[in-house]
Amino acid sequence: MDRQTIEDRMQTFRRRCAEKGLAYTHQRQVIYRALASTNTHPTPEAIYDKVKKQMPSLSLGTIYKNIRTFTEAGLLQEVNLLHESLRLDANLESHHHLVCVECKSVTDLPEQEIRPRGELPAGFEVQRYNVEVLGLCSNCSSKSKTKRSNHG
Amino acid sequence: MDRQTIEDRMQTFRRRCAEKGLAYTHQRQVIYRALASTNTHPTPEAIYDKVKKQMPSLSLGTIYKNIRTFTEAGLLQEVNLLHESLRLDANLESHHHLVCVECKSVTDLPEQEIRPRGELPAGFEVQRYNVEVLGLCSNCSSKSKTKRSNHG
DNA sequence: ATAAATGCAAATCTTTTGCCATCTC
DNA sequence: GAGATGGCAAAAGATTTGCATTTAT
Repeated sequence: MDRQTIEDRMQTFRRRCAEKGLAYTHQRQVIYRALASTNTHPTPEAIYDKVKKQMPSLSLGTIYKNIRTFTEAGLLQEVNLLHESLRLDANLESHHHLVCVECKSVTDLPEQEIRPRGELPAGFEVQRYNVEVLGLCSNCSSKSKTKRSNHG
Repeated sequence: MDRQTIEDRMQTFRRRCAEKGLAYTHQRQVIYRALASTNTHPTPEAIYDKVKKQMPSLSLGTIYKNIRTFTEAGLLQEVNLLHESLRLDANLESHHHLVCVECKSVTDLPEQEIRPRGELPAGFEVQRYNVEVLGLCSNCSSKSKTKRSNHG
């Protein structure tokens, strides 16, 4: 995945749009490119800010409409970071997230065989796992150790 | 946990409020009781609907304020079910969720040693794991099998 | 008595919708 | 050219905030 260039990803995107009967519009290209070229899991608003520079006429409504379209078509994934607004991810490979509860940074965790041992209820058909590992990144961790020693 | 009665949980809640310096108000009791007596992970709105029957003067704003207070004090957990609004959980034991992508039902998964093998970035201090197992419950699974055979 | 919590309503933020103009195929 | 898509603005929904009043400790 990391070895793929953006252009490779755009090609894939184009092909998958065709497969799904979705028009390959200029707006969609710009939106998708913005998503595919970052791993920061931007909000719709953040995508908007980024994309508006290249295409000032593009509207936030269009972002939302396409996020929904892409997600439903399986071209995009939503990531949920407890309590925040919609965050998006063009990386469809199975992977998880390391979330710093302090600075809200999100780091991808390549899939590492995370699965429940033990029994799932009979008949449940697993599609995917969504895992967030919450905690403090090394940066915030050192800061909060200082704080904690004040509290006792 | 399941063997605890609601009254046990209210006792615990009361004690923990005291520990945190939170007043044990009538409203808080009613809100917490509503949460502690279900495992359906209600939205703030759903809690409001339930609670208003017992205390019609209670406002949605108070629900939100207290959800936040409780969550920050560690008396409540937020659950994120991709894309939906805030869902809450009075069950603080480490556990995960089985989410049906079709009917949106949520089932608690008692903790089953779910943890990433492999390496986490150095210095990351893990606080907890948030795991959602997404898929089809047995009920929806059988329905969608029929559907899928139409598609090919 | 004092500080915290509530109710209410307004404000803010996020997301969806409707409709006409425009673009892709 | 037909149907899908985009822009814009309004609507709907979710959450937060401010402030005067009430309550818990």
